[in-house]
Amino acid sequence: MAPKKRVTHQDVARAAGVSTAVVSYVVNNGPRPTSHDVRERVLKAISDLGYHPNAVARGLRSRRTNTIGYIVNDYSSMDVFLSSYNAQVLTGLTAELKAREHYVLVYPMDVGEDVGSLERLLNSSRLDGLVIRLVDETPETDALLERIAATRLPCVCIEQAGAVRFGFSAVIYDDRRGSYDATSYLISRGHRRIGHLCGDRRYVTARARLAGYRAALTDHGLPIDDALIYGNDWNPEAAHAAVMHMLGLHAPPTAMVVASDDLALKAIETLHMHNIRVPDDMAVIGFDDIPAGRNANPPLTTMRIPLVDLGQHAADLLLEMIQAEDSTAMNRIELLPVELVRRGTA
Amino acid sequence: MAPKKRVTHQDVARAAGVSTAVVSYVVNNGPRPTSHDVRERVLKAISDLGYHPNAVARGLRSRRTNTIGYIVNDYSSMDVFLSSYNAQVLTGLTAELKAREHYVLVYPMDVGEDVGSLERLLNSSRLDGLVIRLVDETPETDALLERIAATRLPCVCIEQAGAVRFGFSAVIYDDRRGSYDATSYLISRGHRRIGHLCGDRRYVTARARLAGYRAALTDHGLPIDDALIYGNDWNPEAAHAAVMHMLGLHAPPTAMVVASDDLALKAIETLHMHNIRVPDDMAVIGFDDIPAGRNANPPLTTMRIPLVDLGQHAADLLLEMIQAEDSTAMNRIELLPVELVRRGTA
DNA sequence: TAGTAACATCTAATCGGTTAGAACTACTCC
DNA sequence: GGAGTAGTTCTAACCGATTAGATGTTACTA
Repeated sequence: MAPKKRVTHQDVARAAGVSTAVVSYVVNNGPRPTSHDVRERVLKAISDLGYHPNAVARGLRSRRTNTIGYIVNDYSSMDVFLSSYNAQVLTGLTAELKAREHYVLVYPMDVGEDVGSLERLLNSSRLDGLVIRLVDETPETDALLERIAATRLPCVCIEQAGAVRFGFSAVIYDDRRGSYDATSYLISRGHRRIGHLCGDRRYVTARARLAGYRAALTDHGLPIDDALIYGNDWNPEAAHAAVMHMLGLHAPPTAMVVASDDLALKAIETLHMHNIRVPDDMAVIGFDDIPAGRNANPPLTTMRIPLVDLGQHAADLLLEMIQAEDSTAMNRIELLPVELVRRGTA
Repeated sequence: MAPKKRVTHQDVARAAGVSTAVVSYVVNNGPRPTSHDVRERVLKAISDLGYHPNAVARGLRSRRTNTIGYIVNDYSSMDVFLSSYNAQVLTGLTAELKAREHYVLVYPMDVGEDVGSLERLLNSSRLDGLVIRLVDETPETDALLERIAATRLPCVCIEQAGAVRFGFSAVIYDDRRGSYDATSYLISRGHRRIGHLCGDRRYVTARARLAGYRAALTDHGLPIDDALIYGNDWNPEAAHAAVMHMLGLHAPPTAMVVASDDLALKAIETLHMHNIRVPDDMAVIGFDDIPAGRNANPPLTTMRIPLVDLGQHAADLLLEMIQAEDSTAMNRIELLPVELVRRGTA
C-alpha cells in the first residue's frame, strides 16, 4: 500500500475552489466571515478528502501548541506517579484540559536532578504553560523555580504558595489549617493528650501538618510534648514503629493526628494487634481521604484534600493565564478547603 | 520589562557571520560537516544569545515531534492514573523516553467514550507514535483499534497480543501462565482444594488469570469446583465477601490464588479477623507485587509483574518502529516473564 | 449617480527551522 | 595548466498552517 499522501490545506482549497485563507476561516470559524455556500463547499471538501489540520504547523504560526507541561518531582522519580497525590492531580488536570482540547505532557523528576534536560524542554516552544508540583522547599528548588520563571511560561504551582514571588499562580489547600482543625476537633471531643504521627519532614506538607498540630495545642492552652510527636517517613511501615513508640510512653496519648491516611490505616492495624480499640481507646484522624480509608474497618475519619479539584483548578487558572497576554499580571492564589470527614475513628 | 524577543537561528547566523544552514548543521551535528572554527563561532553565538531551537518549527519540517502519546482507558477515567498498573507503566515509559529526549503526552479515556476527540489528536501530526493500554476486549475496542490503525501511527500495545493483526507491536506478560504457575505451585505444596478470587471479569486480565487457574487444576488432574471461584470486582472490599463465601463452604479451600495483591491483602485481613492463620490454615498467593505486599504481615507471596519494565520495553519498541520508515513491517511481540515471589503467605 | 460602507475573498508574507543543489575554495594528479 | 575531487558554505525551496492588506462585489446613502 502506498504511503497515504497527507491531505493539506491546499488540497482542500483546490477541491473547494477557494483560497487557503478561506479554508482557515472555515476551520477556525473566523477570524473573518465566510458566505454560507462557500462554507458548505469547504466543509464538503474537508470531509471528502479526510482533511485534518496539522497541529504542528498551526502551532508554529500561532504560537499556541495547546499543550501544557506537568512537572513533578519526588525523592525518587519512580514514585512520582505511584503517589496517589500526583495521580489525582493529574486526573483532574487531564479531565479539565481534555474538555478544552488541550493536552498534558508529563515530566517526572528526581529531587536534585540536573535541570539541563528540563530547560531544553521548557525553551523549546513546545508548551503553552506549566503546572508544577515540587515536594520540597530548599534553595535548590528556588533555583529551579528561578530557571522556570526565566522562560516566561505561564505557570501554576500546586501547593507552593511561595511561588507567587516568581510571578506564578498557585492552587493550594491549607495543610496547616487542616491539621489545626483536626487537632482542635480532637480537643473539642475532650482529648488532652494528642499525638502526632509525622510524615517525611523534607516535604513541605509534612512540616505544615506538624505546624498546624502544634499551633492548635498552643492556642487551646495545651502543652507541646515532643514525645508525642513521632515519625519522619511516608512509608506506611513507619506507622508501626510510631505506634509502638506512643504505646510505650509513660503516659500514652488518647488520640492521634496522623499525617496521611496510609500511615493512619497502618497505625490502626497495629493498634488492633495490641487490642487497643479505635476510637474508644485511641482516636485517629488521617489526612488525604484515600479510597481505602472509606472502606476500612472502622471507616477512617480524615481530613479530605480535594486533589482532583486541585488539578482542575490548576488547569483553569493556567488557561486563563495563557489567554491573558501578560501572564505575570494574572497571577493569583486559589485556596481550596480541607474538610473534616467524620467517620468511625474519631 | 519588554517582552524578551525570541532568538532564532537567523540571529545566530547573523551573529556568527554564517548562513542559517550552517547553524543547523552545527546544532544537529550534521548532516554535513562544518569546519572547526566556524563551529566554534556558531556555538559561541548560540551561548551569547541564549538561543534555543524551536521544537515546533523543527517538527513541522522534519515531521518528528519527539512526542509520543500514552492512551489509557478504564471503566472510569478517574481511575486511570490511580491504578498503580498504569502509573507504573507510565513511570517506565517516561524514564526510558526522557533518557532519549522524547516526551509523553497522556490521554486517559473512559471505556466507551466518544472517540472524536481522540481522533483529532491522533490525526493532528502532533505525535510520533503511541503506547496504548485498553482494558477490555470488546468489539468496541476493536473498532477503536481499527481507527487507530487507520492513522498509520506506530503503535505499541500493552497487554493486548491481539493487536498485532492491526500492525501494532505489543509488550505483554503472560497472565494466564502466571496464574497457572501460582496454582501449580500450590498444588506442588500439597494443596488439593484451591480457591480463586477473581477480579472484574470485564478485564482481559481477570479472565486470563481465571483461565490459568483452571488450566493448572485440569492439567494436574484436579476437578474444577465452581464454588471455589468467586469475585467479579477489583475493589479490595470485594475480597471480604469472597472470603466469607469461601469460609462458608461445606469444604473450604486450603489455599487461594487471588487476582491482585490489593484483593489478597484485604482477604488476609479478613482471614485474620476470623482467626484463620495464614499460611497455615489458608495459603494465599497474590498478583502484581505491589509495595504494600512486601511490608505486610506476613509478607505477601505473589506473582510479580514487571510493569515498570513493561513501560520501558514499550518505549524501546516504539522508538524502533519510529526509526523504521515502514513501522508495520516492524511489529513484534515482546513477552516479559511473570515470576513467583515466595514470601510469607504461601 | 457618485461616493462609501460592509462584506467576502484572494494574495502573499510569516512562523523557525531543515536540506537538496549550486557554488566556492584548496588541493591533487596528470 | 586544466580537470577532478573533497571539503565547506551559501541559496532558496519547503514543511502546513494563519492573517494583514489588497481587491472585488454589492448595497446603501445623500
